[in-house]
Amino acid sequence: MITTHPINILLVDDHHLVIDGMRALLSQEPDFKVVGEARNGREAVEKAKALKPRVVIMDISMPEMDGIEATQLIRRNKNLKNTYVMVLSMYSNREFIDELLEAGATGYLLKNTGRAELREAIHTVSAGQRYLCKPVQDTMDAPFRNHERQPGKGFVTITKREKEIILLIMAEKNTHDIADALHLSPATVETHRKNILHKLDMHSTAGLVRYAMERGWNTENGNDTTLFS
Amino acid sequence: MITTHPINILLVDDHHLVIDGMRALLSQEPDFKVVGEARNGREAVEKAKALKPRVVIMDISMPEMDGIEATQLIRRNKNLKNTYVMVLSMYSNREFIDELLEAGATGYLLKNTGRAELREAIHTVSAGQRYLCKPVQDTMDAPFRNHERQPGKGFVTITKREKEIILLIMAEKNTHDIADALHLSPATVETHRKNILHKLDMHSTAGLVRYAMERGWNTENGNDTTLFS
DNA sequence: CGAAAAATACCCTGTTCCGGGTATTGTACG
DNA sequence: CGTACAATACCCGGAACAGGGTATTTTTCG
Repeated sequence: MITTHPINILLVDDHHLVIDGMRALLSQEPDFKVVGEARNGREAVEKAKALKPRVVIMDISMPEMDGIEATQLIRRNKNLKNTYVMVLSMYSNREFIDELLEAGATGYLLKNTGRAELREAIHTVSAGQRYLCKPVQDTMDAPFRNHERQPGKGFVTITKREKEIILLIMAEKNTHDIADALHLSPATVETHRKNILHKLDMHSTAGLVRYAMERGWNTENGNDTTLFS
Repeated sequence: MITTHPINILLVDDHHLVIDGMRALLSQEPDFKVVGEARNGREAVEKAKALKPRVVIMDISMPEMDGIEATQLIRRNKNLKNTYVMVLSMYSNREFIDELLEAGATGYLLKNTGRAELREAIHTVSAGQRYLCKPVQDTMDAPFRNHERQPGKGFVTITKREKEIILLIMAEKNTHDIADALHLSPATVETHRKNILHKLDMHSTAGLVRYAMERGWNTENGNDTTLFS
């Protein structure tokens, strides 16, 4: 498959070494050209607008703005009709895949696919055609896991406050300590907890932490908020 | 710094694309030579014994056996006196760093360091000298976070049963359901839970899930056990 | 401006978890 | 063959969480 011009690619990942590695890897292929890189979702959206790459290879877990939101923003932008997003993720959970595809991702690869498949996937996606790697395909084919998705429920938005609280839960704080840290009433924190659980359709703190970790939310990420009072 | 022979490197990571990327990256440097790769801890130890590389670049979160245990086994092996381990991690928690250094790691890099630093780090480590990247160094320098480590406590071993239980907790199961799934009394499960919390010096399920996720433990990893009865 | 969403706060009830214990069995290892 | 540890199981009490409301005040945004 020979295209007259190489496919322009924007790499998005918060790990510098991963970007360098992918760059080195892709530079060995004559029909791909890495035109830019971004280290978080916000940067990804900016670079996409500026560079108009054909394919964005997008990690999910990132600080500032995660790959899901960035994918949405890029795909909803009407100046980027010919920009396609290929997700590069560690996880093949059903909900994750659904979320990303709803956000407009065209391809979904796991990080442990080989370089041959990567090449094929980029070509497919650059033509606007869906490419899912096998394990992801398998997950999609499976009847359905938990309970059917409420139609249109696609987007749960976790607010800033809610995220703060999740971060503190991850740090093993209990409701009382969280209330202290944020200068709130414990009752309020409990309300938030319940709202979060309900939004995400989860039933324990374990689920919350998992949700957050999968998205790379990290206590160390001092991006937002006044965590230490 | 010119060595007569290139430094032999073994790459260990469960993500195929990361290995391919690192391989491509390192192949651009004349003084490094990637002599092998491994996708989990067990394989890493075997390959290390067989290939006797000078440096093992080791990811932490892996199925089968994590990077911590693999690092231990490699460094305790007296036939591998000249093999040094450089950890490549996403996390810079104090406990994590401590654990790895105790296990015998010579270097500790975060995944978002640049290629220049990677080069320098490999050279340093190949000479048997400690190399920690700046954020890691900073963490080490910080007075101390939680509470001092009990001396000699270095190694907490989570047993097979305990790991099963953690995996089920991550799946949002409560004590009762876990007991059912494993055909145990709820009392037993609670005992295990408490033992785990105590071993890891944690105080909530949030901590457990975080611990497990950082090590890449995943419900999908069907490596061990009869999760579905 | 006015509606919608976010953030705040409280009520009540039942379940689950956490932190102390103790104790028995089996298995591994020097 | 005894000690160490894993795995099993139980007791108790208090703390924390989950699920179900309702309600007021800010913010945000069309």
